[in-house]
Amino acid sequence: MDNKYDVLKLENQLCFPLYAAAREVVKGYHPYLSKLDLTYTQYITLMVLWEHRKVSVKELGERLHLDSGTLTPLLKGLEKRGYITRRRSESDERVLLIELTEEGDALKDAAAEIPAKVGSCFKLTPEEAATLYKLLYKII
Amino acid sequence: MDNKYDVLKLENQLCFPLYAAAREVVKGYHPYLSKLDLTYTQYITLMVLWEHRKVSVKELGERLHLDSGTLTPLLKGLEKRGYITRRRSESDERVLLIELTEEGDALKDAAAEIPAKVGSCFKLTPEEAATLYKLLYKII
DNA sequence: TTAAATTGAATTGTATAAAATCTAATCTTA
DNA sequence: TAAGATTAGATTTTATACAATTCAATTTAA
Repeated sequence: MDNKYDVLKLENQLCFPLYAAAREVVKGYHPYLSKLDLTYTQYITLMVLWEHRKVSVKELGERLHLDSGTLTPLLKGLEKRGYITRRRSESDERVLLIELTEEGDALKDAAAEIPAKVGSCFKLTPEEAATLYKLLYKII
Repeated sequence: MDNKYDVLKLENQLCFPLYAAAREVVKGYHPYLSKLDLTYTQYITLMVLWEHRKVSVKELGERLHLDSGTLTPLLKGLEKRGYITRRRSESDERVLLIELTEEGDALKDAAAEIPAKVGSCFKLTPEEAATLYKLLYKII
């Protein structure tokens, strides 16, 4: 009973569950992130900075797979709130360096609580999570 | 060498590769969809309609995991382009029924070519794809 | 060495997403 | 049956995403 339109059924597509699952998980972060008044994208941006403290917009974009169209306004917002500073590199004026402030670093403690809380909502075994992780990185 | 901030590293998170992979795959559709002047969200909306022909906004939202805030403007756009009609149900005026037009249905042939083209960009074996599929639906 | 190419961000324009609120229609039930 | 609750969409607001373009700084090459 196959026909050439079967590939057009959502249930036969890998792209759709990927797209839907990603949004569900981001949504899962919302209640916890909103207490810190952070969005998911702001949160993962800060994750890079909590680990590296000072990075260029380009490096941030590479790590997050986001471009300047997304990052520029987001970073301006984080600067306005005092969590980061934005300053041009002295050795190359094209490069904008993003650096975490004390205030930005201070968010780390509250943020460190979140992954465990969200993770417990998704009932994957550690083995399943590891498998999923590997397959996703294969796509990226 | 573990510390309590290790959970805040992108590489230790499942949410991030999920989020990034989803966007990569959607981006993989872009070159093919833009030839049909469709976005990814419009495409999956049409996928539901190609299979079911006539559904309410509510059912569309449940199948796609999207709400009226996303669907309302999207559907108005598809209506304007003549691919669907929007009409209130006669038995319940709250319900808006979306129905595929001939023009909308005609897109199906070109669209049916796309999944194979995109799929070949992602080098997962059929077994890996099946595993990924199952894990993603577990999250959804 | 300077014109051309490249690079890193910013900007512009369009299309999502999702929370929150609103409105009209329908249902429930005291 | 009429008030209150619920439901289905629409609207509003805010924040992404990303393609495409622009601009200034830097690098490359003829």
